[in-house]
Amino acid sequence: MQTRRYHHGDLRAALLTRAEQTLREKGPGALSLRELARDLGVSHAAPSRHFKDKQALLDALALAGFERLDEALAASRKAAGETFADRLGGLVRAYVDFAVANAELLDLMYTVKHDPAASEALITAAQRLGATAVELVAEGQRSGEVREGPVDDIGMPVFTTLHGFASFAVSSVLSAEEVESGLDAVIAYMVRGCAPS
Amino acid sequence: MQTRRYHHGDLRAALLTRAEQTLREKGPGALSLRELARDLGVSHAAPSRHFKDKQALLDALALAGFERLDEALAASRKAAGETFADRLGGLVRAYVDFAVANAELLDLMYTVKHDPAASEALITAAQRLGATAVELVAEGQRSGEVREGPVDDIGMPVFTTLHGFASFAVSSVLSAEEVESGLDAVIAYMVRGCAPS
DNA sequence: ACCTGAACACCGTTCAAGT
DNA sequence: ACCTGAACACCGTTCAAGT
Repeated sequence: MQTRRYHHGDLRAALLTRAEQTLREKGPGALSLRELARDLGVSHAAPSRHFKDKQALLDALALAGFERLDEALAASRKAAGETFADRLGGLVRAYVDFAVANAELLDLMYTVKHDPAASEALITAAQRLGATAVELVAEGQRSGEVREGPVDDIGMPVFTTLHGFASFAVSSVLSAEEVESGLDAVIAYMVRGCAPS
Repeated sequence: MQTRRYHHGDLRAALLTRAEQTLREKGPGALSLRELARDLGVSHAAPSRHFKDKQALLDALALAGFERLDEALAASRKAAGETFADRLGGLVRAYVDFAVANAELLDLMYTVKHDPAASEALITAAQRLGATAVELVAEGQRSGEVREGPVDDIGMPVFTTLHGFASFAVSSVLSAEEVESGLDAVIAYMVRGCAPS
């Protein structure tokens, strides 16, 4: 029989890791602080030392998701080709890949928080993600591949399409096959929406 | 003191109405079957006669939401102008108006259900909504205002943008002012995405 | 600083029994 | 057919107390 250490070491990180695993495997409804504590061999009151309530843990989970998505998009940008269309296509594929691989997490990331103060960091994170799309559009404007005009007037709709497509992929409105076969059509439509007249 | 009737009359409808009210006023976290029953002056076990569990009530709520959104879009179609751009603009405005006026409900409508069988009706409802967008695009193709090609290759991205924009409006990624001021840019981008080359 | 154990006020769900 | 009341097995949160 193993001795149970009094100190866990890094309970906060362990809670987040385990919570994401549960979210992925059993869905958001199965996430309970008490079960998390049980799984980690800690009392049911211990999590409250690290997260003031359940929502705080969910917010931290969502924030980590935004950070990972940010990294995935940044990585795809380096790997992408030369033309605006290629680079935009790479962005869309990276976003959709993340969405499909982390469906429950993406859902959590964009779940409405009615407490406006608590969700400020999450809204900021989402907006930073949008800035990535806007930057790509700005590059396209400089190279003449994207029409002129206020960059937000083009970048915001692009980000909107990106998010909508990923959202449909996650919510099963589009099947896995439809997502795969629809990717090129969506990218072509986005490029046209950006193109100079 | 009023006599409490043994039979409620139409408890099912009363539960749905009250549930939507609670959803709107206090958010999804505050929705409890027991509190609903208390509010309606009925025992806590009574709801189970009408909804097999809590998820079944949420599904019924979401389905009713899809029906009302369908009606709102159909109504906007009749009121819209002659050109494709006008008609598409009317569709976007109607969708966004519904989203803003029913934020919590829209969120519920698109919340991922991990039980694939239970959510079949909801996925079908969402796809029927998409069909409205696709029909509009098909009309545009017949009148020559939309480029040729498989109608889904244009209609699906249009529906995707529509949904993404509404989703951002609901999740506070875009503020109310940004939604209002961004509408025209989104519509212009969508029209360009559809236009003949 | 970090965790435990008990307590409180809730849940959803089920099921015999009532009308 | 529809609802009640009691029971069961869970929750999240708080707080004195322990190490």
